[in-house]
Amino acid sequence: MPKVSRAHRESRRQQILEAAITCFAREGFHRTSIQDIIAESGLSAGAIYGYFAGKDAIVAAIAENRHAHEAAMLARAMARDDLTTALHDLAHGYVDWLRDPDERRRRRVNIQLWAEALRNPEVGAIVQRGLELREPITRAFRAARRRGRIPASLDPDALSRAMLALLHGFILQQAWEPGIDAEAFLTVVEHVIDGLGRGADVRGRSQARRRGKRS
Amino acid sequence: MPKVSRAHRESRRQQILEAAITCFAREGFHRTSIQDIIAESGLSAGAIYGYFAGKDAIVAAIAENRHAHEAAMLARAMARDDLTTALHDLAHGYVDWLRDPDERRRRRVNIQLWAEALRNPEVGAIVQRGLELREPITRAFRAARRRGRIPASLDPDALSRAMLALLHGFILQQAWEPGIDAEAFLTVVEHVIDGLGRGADVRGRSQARRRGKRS
Amino acid sequence: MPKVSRAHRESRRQQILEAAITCFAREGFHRTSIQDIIAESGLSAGAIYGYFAGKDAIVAAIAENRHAHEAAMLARAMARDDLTTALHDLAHGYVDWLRDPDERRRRRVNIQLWAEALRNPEVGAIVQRGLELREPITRAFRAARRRGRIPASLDPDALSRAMLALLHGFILQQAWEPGIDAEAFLTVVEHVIDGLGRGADVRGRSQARRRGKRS
Amino acid sequence: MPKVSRAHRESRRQQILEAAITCFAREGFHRTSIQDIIAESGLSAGAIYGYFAGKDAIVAAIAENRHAHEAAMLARAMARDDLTTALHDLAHGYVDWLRDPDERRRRRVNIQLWAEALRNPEVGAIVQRGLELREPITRAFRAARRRGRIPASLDPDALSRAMLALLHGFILQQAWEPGIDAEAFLTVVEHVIDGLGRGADVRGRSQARRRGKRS
DNA sequence: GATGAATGAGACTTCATTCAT
DNA sequence: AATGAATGAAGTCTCATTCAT
Repeated sequence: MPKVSRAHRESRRQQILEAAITCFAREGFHRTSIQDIIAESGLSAGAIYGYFAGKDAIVAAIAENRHAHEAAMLARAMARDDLTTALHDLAHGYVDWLRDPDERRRRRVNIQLWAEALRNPEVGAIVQRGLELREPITRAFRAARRRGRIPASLDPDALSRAMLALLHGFILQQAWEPGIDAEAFLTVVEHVIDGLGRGADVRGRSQARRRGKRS
Repeated sequence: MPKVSRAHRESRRQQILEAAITCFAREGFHRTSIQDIIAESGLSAGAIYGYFAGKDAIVAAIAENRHAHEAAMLARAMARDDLTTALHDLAHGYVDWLRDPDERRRRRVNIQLWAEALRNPEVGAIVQRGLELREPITRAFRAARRRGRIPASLDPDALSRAMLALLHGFILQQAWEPGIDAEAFLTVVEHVIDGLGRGADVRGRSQARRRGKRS
Repeated sequence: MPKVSRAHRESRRQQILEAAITCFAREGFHRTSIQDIIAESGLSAGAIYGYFAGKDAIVAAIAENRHAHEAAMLARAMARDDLTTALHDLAHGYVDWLRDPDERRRRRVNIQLWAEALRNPEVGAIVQRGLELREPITRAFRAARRRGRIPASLDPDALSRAMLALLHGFILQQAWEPGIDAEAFLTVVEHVIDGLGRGADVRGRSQARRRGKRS
Repeated sequence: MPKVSRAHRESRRQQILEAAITCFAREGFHRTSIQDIIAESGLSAGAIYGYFAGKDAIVAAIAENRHAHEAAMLARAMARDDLTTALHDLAHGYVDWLRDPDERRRRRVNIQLWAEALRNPEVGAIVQRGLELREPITRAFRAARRRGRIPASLDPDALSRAMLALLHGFILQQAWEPGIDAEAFLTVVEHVIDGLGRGADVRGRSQARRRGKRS
């Protein structure tokens, strides 16, 4: 039925999304008209609508791409056995990402998606799914706490939230001040990660050990 | 009804800004039409334009208010002598703020301002000035490091960035998931704050003192 | 009944009209808002409406002033006994008027009134009355023709039209090119006036010559 | 219905301009809203803006058309070898034009353009270029004066101005009083044209002298 | 499948006028 | 009488989307 191959369709789709990202990074979602995307992509109005139902669908598709990217980054990091190593990997992954000049453009779009998520239910759902990627981290913290490597006073969910908050917060700062020193920030994050276990002995290594023996 | 007092003018201004915040929180800047603000405020189109040059001016005025609010919150915290106490205060201040149901509405607008700052130079400048509020924290970290209370490996600027990132990141999360447990997050943040000095004594109080002498 | 003297009212009226002329000369009728006139006059909106029913009434009042001015200029010229002298006087009057720098501003408004007359019946009526001022000239031409000083082939009405056309046409040119040489134009107009009698011999040179000798 | 021919585009453009002229002749530029032109043209708002950037661009395009028309009329007349014949042709051309009932509508627009030229620089430039069309006439007068057929006291530039002024002035009168007798006016204009050479004997030329003796 | 001209609702903004003070 | 804030209809223009070719 399709006169063009699936590969061709997919490449056209990407062409449109790339053009849209360029426009969105430059002017924001709402200041970008479909005409702008048409001009940037080199396609025609009709062609765009052959691939996407409308502007919102393009925004959703970009959000989806971003989500897939984050999921992959996280999966890579979480493949590590050790929580601390995994968190370091994750932090490094983010900082490498922050350095990529092409990704910088995309991150401007990310921040807009964060705002868009507040109103657009479709984007909201995708951001929500992005937040669920925290789950493996939370589970790892929970395990670490059970093993007494994290103080019992710290909520595993709150811990993974804090990790994500640090990274999101820095993404904002870098978008606002592109020249900032990611390396120095990374050092602080690593210091924070390494310090999370501090005080874990207070409520008892022994207890944790006992728990550990049981399991 | 001409010849109104300055107080009256100011109250009208606030009336418009409040209406705008309500609309922006509900639908976002760009999905909110001036007509929506008119309807919400109970004023007429012409009246709005007597107070603001246009939608962008309203957005900028809101950004300005937000900035003033943050500056006040920071100034309150930074009045403390001790850095750790100040940071705890700051974190508590943010969390109290996060709890205020009326402020919740406003924070949704804040996040939109963060995105808007990327494209609207006027809003960008205001966000920029917000970032400069970090300066007293950075200075406090610098002083603490000099006194050996913070490891020399940690950059004061990066430290204050990390503090801000944690808070900004959490604001995002709370906007996306209004029901999350701010208390548990606060506990983690306090743990992180308390742990920042870790390692400073290992490598030595004495060492720090020596460094101090050298410089 | 009036709390202010009639003289005061009249001076206020003129103040408004002057401000309006300034605005109209600068931006045209339609690009000038009542607010502009308010600002230029230094009065308040309410005050303006105490003197004029609206913008159209201001325009009509200005047209009326212009008409009175032209009528006076014409009456002055037509006081002359001799047609040729009268026409010379009239032409000189116009050219003097063209030289007055303050009148230059007003003439820009005149041209707009010419256009406005096509659509605004009130202004149209005033312009119409301006055209009726041609009547004494037409009568003078008719008399001159009867006396054989103008060829019988020339219609007195058309002659007075031609005189007016020359002057109106030059007003246009001067408005478009403020630097043009009015003197040289006047010379041509005088030459044309003096030549109108050429060929009048058909219906009686002798009679004309006799009269000519007398003058 | 995409991919339309150039001819189709051009016809649409003319359709819009015709509708605009109808509206402008009826109500004037400023009392005509874009909606009026839309209704008159039978197109949609968006379509109009696909052809013209806005109302001013439509006005400018009309001015451009008018200019082309005048240029053509002048070129036709100036093709004549003899100045007097050329001027007669020109006058006849104008008067024929004045008679055309469809052109009558357009002339109302012309007068508005004259006023508009005072404030709208784009229209001003086009009117300016219209005035430059006088140049061939001026040159012809200069040549005639050199040959002694025009008195040396008359400035060629002022002479061509006077010709134009007569015609412009009459256009005004005809717009204000549509019923006036163009024929009678034409007779006067021809009389004036024929009389321009009168008095040329001052600077000599036997031919000129002979004419001079007769009068 | 692709094209891009056309649609028309709706966005922002202005401004003549009113009227409470 | 004077003021000038407020009104709200009306103006200009944009833009997501459709559909004849």
